[in-house]
Amino acid sequence: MNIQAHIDPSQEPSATQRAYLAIRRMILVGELPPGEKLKIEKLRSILDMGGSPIREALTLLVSDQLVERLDQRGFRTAEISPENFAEILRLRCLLEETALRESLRNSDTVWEDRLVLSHHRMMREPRSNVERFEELHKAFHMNLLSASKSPVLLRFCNQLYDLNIRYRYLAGKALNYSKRDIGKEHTDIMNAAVDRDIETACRLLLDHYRTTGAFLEKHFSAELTARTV
Amino acid sequence: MNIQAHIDPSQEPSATQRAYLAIRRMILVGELPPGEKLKIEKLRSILDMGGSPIREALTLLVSDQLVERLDQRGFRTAEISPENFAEILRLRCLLEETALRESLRNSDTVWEDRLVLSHHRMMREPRSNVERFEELHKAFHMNLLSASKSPVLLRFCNQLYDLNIRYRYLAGKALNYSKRDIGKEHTDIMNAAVDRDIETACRLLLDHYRTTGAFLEKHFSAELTARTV
DNA sequence: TATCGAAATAATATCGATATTTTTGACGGA
DNA sequence: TCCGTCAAAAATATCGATATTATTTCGATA
Repeated sequence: MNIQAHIDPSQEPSATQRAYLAIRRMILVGELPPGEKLKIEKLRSILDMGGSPIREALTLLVSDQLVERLDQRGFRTAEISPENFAEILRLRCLLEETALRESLRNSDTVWEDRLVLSHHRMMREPRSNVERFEELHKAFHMNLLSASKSPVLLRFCNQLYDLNIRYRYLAGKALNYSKRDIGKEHTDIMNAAVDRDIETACRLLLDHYRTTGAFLEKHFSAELTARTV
Repeated sequence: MNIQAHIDPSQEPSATQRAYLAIRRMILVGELPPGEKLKIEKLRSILDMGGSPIREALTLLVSDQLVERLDQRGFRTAEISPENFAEILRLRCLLEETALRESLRNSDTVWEDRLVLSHHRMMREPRSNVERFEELHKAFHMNLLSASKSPVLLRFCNQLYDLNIRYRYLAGKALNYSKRDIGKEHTDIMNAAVDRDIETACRLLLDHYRTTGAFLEKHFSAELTARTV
């Protein structure tokens, strides 16, 4: 989410902004599958606007690594691969741990309030409302890091989070997380964070990511072998 | 450098490509100072093209964090600050070390040849040709990492490198690096890399960055206090 | 039947014009 | 003098049309 958030929410967002959010959503949830050619004309008719804001939105998405730009040959959604997924997981662990440590060192009560609140909201949201839940889930995780005073780092974490969420959507409901209690995992992470127990918080967070990652990886490789047959 | 490189170099680059490279260069070398408003009309007349490729190039530069986009209020070059500089240095150390370790683990003779060659070219280039030297200097450092199989990580390193180079240009010739022998530092790093001595290579690389960082930081804070008076 | 190349088609990239929005600056009231 | 307001000016954002470039189709040739 590179785009500057609106200060004044009453104001109508620009066409570019609308296009950016709409296309981004479509890619994340898988409505636009990986590797798909993104034709300006088609997007124009879907989003009902001129070509300029579409192109600009796509260019913004290039920075999020959700879209690839081929000079003179238009745009396509980023490809996926097990290697890419594994790299994202690795990088997330590296960067989020760094950010979490820094965040906890700088943490104050404002941060704590924000964290507790976002946790509460996430827990209350029914998992059935997938997109809404994912939004709150992301907010919770980003709030963990939010007391870090490293904007560039946070931007990377944010970006990696979105890249990862895409894989989660693509795996779809096939994933039922068997015996895990995701709610408890989150609560434990939050408690460790609120206690400012840096080591425990980091350990729990990374476990959380790695366990989910292992699930997804398994699912993903099954998918791929099924597909290539 | 997000933009897809041309496969066929005989081909004329698109206007967007030209604009991207031109504006990027102007920002990096400081011709467009930090915080400067980037007026489409002005850039249009400088680069002699329509508004669309300019806007698209600026949007691409947003992803490089060299340009900020303010919805409905145009573009401006990214601000600089001591905090930003320090963060870039920290992140570079973290990410480049990770990338270097991976690169050395995966290294082969192709990588080694590329590295040696880029080192040679850099050493031969007179420091007086600043822009050309910086290009070769970047190539050398990126080649150190280039055997890493983590494209996202490499992209981050590349981006951070450019953000850092900008500070070097801004500090300008004021910097004469006193008693350091930069050439030797590079050669030592290369030798450790060629020896696949991961620990030494990492240590030397980070020292190299941190020493330069300390120089710049000193220069930079002097600049700022002078300016704010 | 496979391959090459040229024409036809489709898509992208770019321009110039226009609609919106933000910024500026002058004016008058407190 | 200090604000707030409103119109004028400037700049951005967007559109529709066109030029450019890539892709496909289709036949001719080997």
